Amino acid sequence: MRYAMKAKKQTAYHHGDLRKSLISHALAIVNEEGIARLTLRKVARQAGVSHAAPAHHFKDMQGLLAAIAEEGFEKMERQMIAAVDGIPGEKSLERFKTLGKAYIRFAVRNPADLRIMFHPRLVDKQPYPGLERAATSAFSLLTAAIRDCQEKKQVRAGDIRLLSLFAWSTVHGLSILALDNQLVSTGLNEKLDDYTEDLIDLLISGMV
Amino acid sequence: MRYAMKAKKQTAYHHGDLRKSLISHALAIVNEEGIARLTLRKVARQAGVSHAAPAHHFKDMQGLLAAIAEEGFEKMERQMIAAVDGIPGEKSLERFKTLGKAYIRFAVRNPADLRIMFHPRLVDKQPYPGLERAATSAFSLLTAAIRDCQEKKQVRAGDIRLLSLFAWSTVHGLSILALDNQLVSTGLNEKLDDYTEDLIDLLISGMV
DNA sequence: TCGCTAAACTTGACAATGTCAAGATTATGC
DNA sequence: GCATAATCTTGACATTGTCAAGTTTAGCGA
Repeated sequence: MRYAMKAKKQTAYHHGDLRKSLISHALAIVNEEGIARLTLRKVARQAGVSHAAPAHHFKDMQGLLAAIAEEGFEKMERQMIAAVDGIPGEKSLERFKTLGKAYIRFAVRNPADLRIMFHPRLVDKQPYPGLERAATSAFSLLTAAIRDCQEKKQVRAGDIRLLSLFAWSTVHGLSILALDNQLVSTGLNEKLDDYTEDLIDLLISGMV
Repeated sequence: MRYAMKAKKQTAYHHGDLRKSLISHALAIVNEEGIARLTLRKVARQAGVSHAAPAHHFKDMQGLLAAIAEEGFEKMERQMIAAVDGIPGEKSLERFKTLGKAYIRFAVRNPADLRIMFHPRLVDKQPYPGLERAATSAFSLLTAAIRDCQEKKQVRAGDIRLLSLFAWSTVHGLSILALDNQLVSTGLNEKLDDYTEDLIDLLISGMV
């Protein structure tokens, strides 16, 4: 039985692009059932392969998470870069603001990715150099933007790490809270976009 | 064999205060091995009871987490209240600042508690009214402090929910990042206290 | 085209886990 | 003191992550 739906040809044995398939099924499970119900065997089942198949692509459960997280950080970085694409270089503050909004937008629109990117089991990224690089690279966007604002005197001088920490904490905190539906009770979830905008303005007015 | 180390008397069968013992062993496990390695059976083993004993006090794994989280929020609230205890009521801004610092201090000093308080499996607090109340109560401290600052014109007017969200996000974000050791690479962990202080100042300068 | 090696996947097994049901033991109120 | 409920144990079951060993296929050089 042969068919060519996927990139490569499939057979009973060779899935075609199992790696990609496993990742997307894992994300779907996290989206639909929550990360607590994410299971290696369930991912394999949904991808239509045996329970031990994932081990060949990602060794571990942790390996699967690391791979998904790495792609998550890359996706996030791409979207942040795309968001500031059309903004001229001299509008540093505008660029920074847009980066922050893009971060939050990515978090809210890709909850499964964010859950995995900040999964407790991936706190130590040392065993996964690719993941470490991807995470550092994405976050350095914020830092670079702030430094740029500083150089153009659009943001107060001072320890760049402190300012980065401040921006990062605020943006990440809102993301996490929104994801956890910790905002549902306050009725903020519907107006999240407006609040994001206003929040970043507050953030900036603290940094100016 | 009888001994009276705990509050109530112990026998081979009746532990004395198993509930409290299970909670503290669970926290110890999370502190030492991480939340991923927290297991109902392991908690039972360390408390010296059978694997099914916890079920009688907390039905579920989720029930255990909910109980720990509830006590965590209560502890946090108590510490926040204690922190502002000596500060006169007219120093609203000082009180707010102290609350924020107390939040972060609690998070950093009680990582296991915070991990459980914001565990993915406890996002939906509806099945645990006590937990829901404890969480709401703790967070309303921040909101009330901000409202107080507003009334005394020490913080800009505007939607109280936006300002609360801002403060909450910042404080919570820093806590999470510190917990995840996401700060290790930036070398900020040692100077966390100083940075906390400066961060809250930034936060306030955004709200004034 | 053949054949061989490595990659991709399966099968089977094991210990560990969460949870349930049923039973044993002890505390407590009447 | 005695019944009853609370507390804890024992045993069992399905499910999970992870190995080890085997089977199928792809790719590549001759």
